[in-house]
This record gives sequence, C-alpha cells and structure tokens, in this order.
Amino acid sequence: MFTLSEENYLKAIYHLELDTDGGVSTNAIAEKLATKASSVTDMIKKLSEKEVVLYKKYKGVTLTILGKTVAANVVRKHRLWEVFLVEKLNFSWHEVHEVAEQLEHIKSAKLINQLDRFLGFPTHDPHGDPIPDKDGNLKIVEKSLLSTLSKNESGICIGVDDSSSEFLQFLDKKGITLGKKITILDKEDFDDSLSILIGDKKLSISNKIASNLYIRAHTGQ
Amino acid sequence: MFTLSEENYLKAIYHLELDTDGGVSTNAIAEKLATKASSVTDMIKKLSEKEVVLYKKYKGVTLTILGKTVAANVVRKHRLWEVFLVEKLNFSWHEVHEVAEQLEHIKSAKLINQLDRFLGFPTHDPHGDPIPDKDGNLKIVEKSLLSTLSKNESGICIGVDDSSSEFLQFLDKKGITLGKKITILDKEDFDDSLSILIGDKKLSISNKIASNLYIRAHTGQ
DNA sequence: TATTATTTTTAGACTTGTCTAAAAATTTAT
DNA sequence: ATAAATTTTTAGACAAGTCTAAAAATAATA
Repeated sequence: MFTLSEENYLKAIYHLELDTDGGVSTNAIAEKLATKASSVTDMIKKLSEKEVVLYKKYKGVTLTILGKTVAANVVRKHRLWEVFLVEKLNFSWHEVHEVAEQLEHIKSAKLINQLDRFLGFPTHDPHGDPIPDKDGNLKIVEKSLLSTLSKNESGICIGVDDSSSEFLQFLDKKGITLGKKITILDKEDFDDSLSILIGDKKLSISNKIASNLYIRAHTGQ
Repeated sequence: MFTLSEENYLKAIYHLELDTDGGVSTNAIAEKLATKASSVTDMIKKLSEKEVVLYKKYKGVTLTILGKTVAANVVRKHRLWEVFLVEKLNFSWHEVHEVAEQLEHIKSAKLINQLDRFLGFPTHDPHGDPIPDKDGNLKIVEKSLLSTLSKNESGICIGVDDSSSEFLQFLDKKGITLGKKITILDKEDFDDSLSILIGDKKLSISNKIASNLYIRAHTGQ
C-alpha cells in the first residue's frame, strides 16, 4: 500500500514521463510537486525500495510496470471523480481539480468500480484527458493543437493543454466547450491570431489560446 | 483548519459526549481510537490550544461550541457519503463505514453542499442515524429499543445500536430493514426472546437482537 | 485514613516527510 | 580539457503523531 505522498510522487513521475524521453530528473519532480530536490531524492530512494521506480544516482528515475500501474490508477480515480463533480454535482470544469486531488487518494476498489459504472464508463474527463482503464491503459486519440490547423480546416474540440482555472474560465466566457466543432476561417500572419467559427459564432482568438486547445481531425461533413 | 488526526479525535469526543455526563476521559478516547492514553494527552493539549476542547488535567475534556461544530461537520460528511454509497453506488449498509471514514475528511464546502442536494437533503444515514445540518444541529427522533416494547405494541424500525458488519448482514438475511413496521406478537419470559411480525413475515428473535434495534413508536393504524 | 489500584501525565524515543546548507557529481562553456 | 555553472546527493535538523516506561495524581478499599 502507498501513502498519500508516495502516490503524489508516482503521479508526478507518470505525467513527466509522458513528455520526457529517458529518466525524469530530480529537479523536474521537485518543481512539479513544489518541493525541494533533496526531499525528492529521499522519496525516490523509498520508492526504489518498494520497486515502483528504477533509480540510479544522478541519472533520474523511470517507473517500473508496477509503478506505472499504481500511478495510472491514481490518475484514473482523479479523472473519474472530475467527471462525477461536473456531471452530477454541477461543478464547473475549472473547479474540479483541487477537490479531485483529495478524492483520488481514497482507497476502495469497489468505490471506484461502482463510480465508473454509475457514470456510464466515461472515457474522458471534463478537460478532455483520457481516463485509464482498470489495467492502466489509455485510449490514445489522435489530436492536434488548434494552432497547427490551416485555413478552412476544421475539427472537434477535445481537450486543453493548459488546464489552469483562468484559462478554463476564459473558454467558458467565449463559449468554447468540449465536443464543439471549430473551423478556421482565417489566419493572420502578422500575429498568428485566428478567426474561427465555433457553432454558429465567429470568434477571433490569439495564438496563445490556439496553442492550448486540442482538436480531433474532423473528416467530411 | 484541522488535520485528519485532529478531526478523528474531535469526532470520537463528540460521540463519547453523547453518552457520558461530564467530561470525556482520556482512556475512553484512547479505546475508541485504538491508541494509547499518552497519545491522547498529547493531542488533547493541541486541541485545547486550538480552542476546540476544554481541558483540565486529570479531569477529562469537553468540546467547545467551535469543537462541536467541527465534529458535527465531520459526522455530517460521513453520513452523507454513506447515503451516497448505498443509494447511488449500490453498497450494502455494512460496507459503507470504512470508505466513509476516508471520505469524511475531504475538504470542500461546495462538494458537501452539492452532494447533499444531489441526494435530496437526506435526514438519516443508512443505519438510521441522523445527519447533522450545516450548523451541526440534528433532529432528535423519539426512539426506543425494540426490547422495551410490550406485547401487541408496534413501531417502525429506524436504526441500529450496534452497526457492526456482522449484525447488519444478519439483519439483511432476516429481511429486517429500516422503515419496516414491526409488531410484537409475543414475549418469552424464559429467555426474553420475541416473536415479531415484520411485513407479513413472522420471526423469532433473541433479546440480544431486540436490544440493538431502534423503533419509532407507531401510533394508530 | 492509610494503602492499594487505577488513571493520567510526563519524559524521552521513533517514523514520516520535509527543510537548509554543504559536499559531490555531472554538464556546460571557455 | 580544464574551469565554471548546474544538478543531485548527503548530513543534520525539525514538526506531527505515535509509542514505551516511569512518575504523579486520583479513586477505591480495607
């Protein structure tokens, strides 16, 4: 069994591994968890003892199969609870993270299985991130940043890169939500801003926004 | 803000105060929390600093208004989660306690308010115990043990005294659930066992069982 | 009321997870 | 390739919460 703190380290390493090749550095973990490198070293030794990470001094860490399974399970719980909060308790998508950070550590296999069923076996959380299945596998969806699409191309909004509260509230205000079809009407060379059609509304958005929105290619129609 | 451990102490004292007059003893708390008296003394000093208990050496503790409010809020969360688990996730009433012990420590006012609404503002948990309102007040229902009723009297089953897993499973097996009407058909002087009518079934139950079932008097009908 | 017995508190130690400051290893740059 | 900068690790300390063993206070009993 793993402590709350151990689970948080495993989750951090899990996320960092997704966009790093090779081992995850001590400093990267420290930054992600808002802690000190020395604390990370201490914890890594413990996790290494428990055989959930592979560790060689000065060379960073990688998760073992076991470690990845444990981490994915925490992520699974986090995202299922986010769905619950939004779908059943009327939370906005920018309000769920902090609470899900707590709920993800509740230990009960039955709880999470029944919650999954209760929610209708969702595959994605309210931010569009995939929910790992019981074995820790997740369905990869081909996705691209809105900013990489060309004029007249379109796609379905399926997620965000930056899921900060501010950004999500901004999207709410603009009426940009998951599942909506977005079409690029025009691209401005000057500042890389975009003119887009979302639903039946025409919007102008900056490149910064477009670089934080994930789109699934929309063939035909 | 209170730590998980502090909340557990406050809850234990809250429950113990309900069936004790005067202060709650160090040993009683230690037994309830399966810890040592010396640990209790340490924690009590901390809680006293935080002004949630009144403490005089060797004289036991009592909750302050603030302490009672905090404790009642933990109990409120515990019982609301139990309702959730039974009503929405198909848990049996004997399975909920352990999970609710964890969920009761999740910190989010919005979460618990929305959960309350989602569940239809329930007043009692699956074992028949009252759920404190936001201010920590609970509706007292006049209740008596089944064993105190006389022949031909009847009432509605509203709760259990012993909520151990074994007892609850026993009740399930016998078909005894909350809300059912129970009538005393006969009392056996020899061993104080009872012959009762529940629903349309006739049952014989021991005095031990009857001393663990709470009944609300059922006037008329 | 003096003497046991019980309860409670104190003193000191241990674990977990964290920190700061300094040393060691690695990487970068001249 | 050696010096400088950065990263990582070690060493030692601290707070929270717990424990054991012993001392102090209270309660029970003769």
